[in-house]
Amino acid sequence: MLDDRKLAILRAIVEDYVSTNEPVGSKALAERHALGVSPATVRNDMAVLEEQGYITQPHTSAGRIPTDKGYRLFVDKLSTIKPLSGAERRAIETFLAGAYDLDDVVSRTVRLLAQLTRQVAVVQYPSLIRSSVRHIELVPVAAGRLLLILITDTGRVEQRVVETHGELADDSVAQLRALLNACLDGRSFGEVPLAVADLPARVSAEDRPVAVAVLSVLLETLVERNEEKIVFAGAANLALGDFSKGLRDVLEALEEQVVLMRLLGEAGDPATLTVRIGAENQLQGLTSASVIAAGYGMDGQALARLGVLGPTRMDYPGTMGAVRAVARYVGQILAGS
Amino acid sequence: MLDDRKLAILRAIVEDYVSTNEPVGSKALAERHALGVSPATVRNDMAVLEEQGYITQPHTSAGRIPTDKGYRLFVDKLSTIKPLSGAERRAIETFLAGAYDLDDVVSRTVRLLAQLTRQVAVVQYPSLIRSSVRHIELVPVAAGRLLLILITDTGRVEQRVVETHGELADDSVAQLRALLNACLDGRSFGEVPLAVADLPARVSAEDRPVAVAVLSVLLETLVERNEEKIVFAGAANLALGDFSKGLRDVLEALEEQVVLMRLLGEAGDPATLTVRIGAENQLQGLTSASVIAAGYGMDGQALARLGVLGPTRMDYPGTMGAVRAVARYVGQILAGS
DNA sequence: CTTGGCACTCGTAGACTGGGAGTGCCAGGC
DNA sequence: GCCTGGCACTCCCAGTCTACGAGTGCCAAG
Repeated sequence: MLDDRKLAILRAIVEDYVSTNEPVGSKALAERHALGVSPATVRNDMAVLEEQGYITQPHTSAGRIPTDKGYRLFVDKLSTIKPLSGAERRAIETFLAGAYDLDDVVSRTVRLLAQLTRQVAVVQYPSLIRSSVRHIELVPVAAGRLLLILITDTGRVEQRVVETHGELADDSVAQLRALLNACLDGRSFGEVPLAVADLPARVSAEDRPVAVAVLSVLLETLVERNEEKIVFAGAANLALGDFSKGLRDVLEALEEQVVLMRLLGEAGDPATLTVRIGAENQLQGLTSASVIAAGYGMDGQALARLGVLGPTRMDYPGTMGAVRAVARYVGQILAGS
Repeated sequence: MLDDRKLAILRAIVEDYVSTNEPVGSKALAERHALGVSPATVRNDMAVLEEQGYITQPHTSAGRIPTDKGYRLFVDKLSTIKPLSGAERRAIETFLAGAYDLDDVVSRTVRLLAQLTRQVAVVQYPSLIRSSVRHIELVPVAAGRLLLILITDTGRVEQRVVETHGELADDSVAQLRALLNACLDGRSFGEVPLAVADLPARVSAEDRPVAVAVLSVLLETLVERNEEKIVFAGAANLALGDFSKGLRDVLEALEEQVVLMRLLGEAGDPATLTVRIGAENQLQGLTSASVIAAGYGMDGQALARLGVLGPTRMDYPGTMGAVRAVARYVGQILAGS
């Protein structure tokens, strides 16, 4: 359908347009790239590419720019992910290695990714449901109130207040804590509901209401906090790019957790990159934005996702390289801590 | 120096300019506001106001707009903080009351404030140094590693990893935990360094290195985490306002914790509002932005600050009312939890 | 001190223009 | 059959010009 030269021309159009931000014409194309054919030939090929929907012209008698479909073909067939330079790798490594807790890892990651790609970076906190329990702590904080603290193997700490409706002896708390940890230590969160099913039966009758209250809060947390925490950085980079008009829409999308979740997409194999171009991410107002996302995790299993959002007119090979590299390093850091 | 009529004219100029976003001329002013004098008289007064630096004209033969100095006079002398409507109060109350932990309180607050004022809202997490210890937890997480968890009376939870360089018996950990809590429970963080000074001497010689390591991490946390955590929301509101050009600068400033800290200013009496107008906040690139901030806290003592950032051309009375109200409610919520 | 009148300034919007980049098409050459 | 040079055409863009109108400053009179 499209011979090699037409593909080469499409690639050249994408590359030139990305770097110059101006519609590219047949003459400039034939000159800058050693295509070995005349501008007239290029024009003929361009006409075909346009007819097939890969490129378009903003106005009659202007150069051509890629369509979403054109970028898609470019990403799928015409480009290869560009590995980072050694210096960049080392920078990532040292920057991330300095982090001292999960919050810090995430906030460093998102800033790093934004700086590396000069786009908006988005990072999702490691999912609760796919982590496992490292420790559970119960702390009495006031009459009738316990603080339930969950620590996961990824270092994430969740806290919830439990109303116990009544005073509670210290050793009851200690007993309950011991029981909980015995049941749950090392369990993945997916197994938690089953693992605690018989727990109320194992405490004394008088402590049972408290145990039930604690468990219900615990299970609630697993569900509610599945609306995962997501952070972003680098919004300033939007002001440079092509979002002169749609900027408001983009900023609004960034502040909606739910929208961000959908942008990053479903977790999949951590090794694969997801690229969504323009209208492919089914979101009103983000039709001129692309999202490049990847899962990250430990032991080859994805915990959560991270990625960047930028204009469709974006350096795909370079950005994909950066996202992939950062995702890998974050996985390593998490596994090592 | 400025008689009542001139002040009334300045007030009218500020109000009209804020609502229309267009330089206001003498004729429109005399008509819209019942000043009882002719446009010519208004012109004379405007000439005086301009000479004194309260207003200026963007171009010769355009209307006048307020200068920073003009806004300052308006805020200090010509306006009163506008209380929120009953409906708004109730909305704040119910929205904040649904929060179930500190993170949630802060994130709800910042979104609420952004929506209420239609500006960018900024909220600082309750300061560690001004809180007190509610509980300290030590959890062994791996060979040679302890997780130190700090819970404050404001519900903030801090976590740090301690390298113990060596295996550790469970009862050593328990002993250390008990000692720490005995020393520190209820203490304000300011008192912590003194309170733990003699602690190493009170553990057995073999556990002493671990105790020292834990303490050094604890003290480090107090210092480091004084670079407080700050969040913002409502960046999309910038895209509507006057920041067509300086938007990049503003977005960059918002992503710098340090800059945000400086914008919110020093904590003071929680009851007072700080208003910084244009160049008054000594920051490059934020010369057309104003910041309205207030402390919030419990028991009349400020824990941290919150505020909004918007264009100098802002509805000061309304925004000040919203900031003050939100600050009060947050204080109440924190005190009640 | 206020007011109406008046000349002046200057930014803005609209119309017009020439130049240039780029295209599509066509006829001729390998 | 595909490539190429030539050519007419389209249309954006930047610049110039003009008319207009809002707003001012000043002045002389009330």
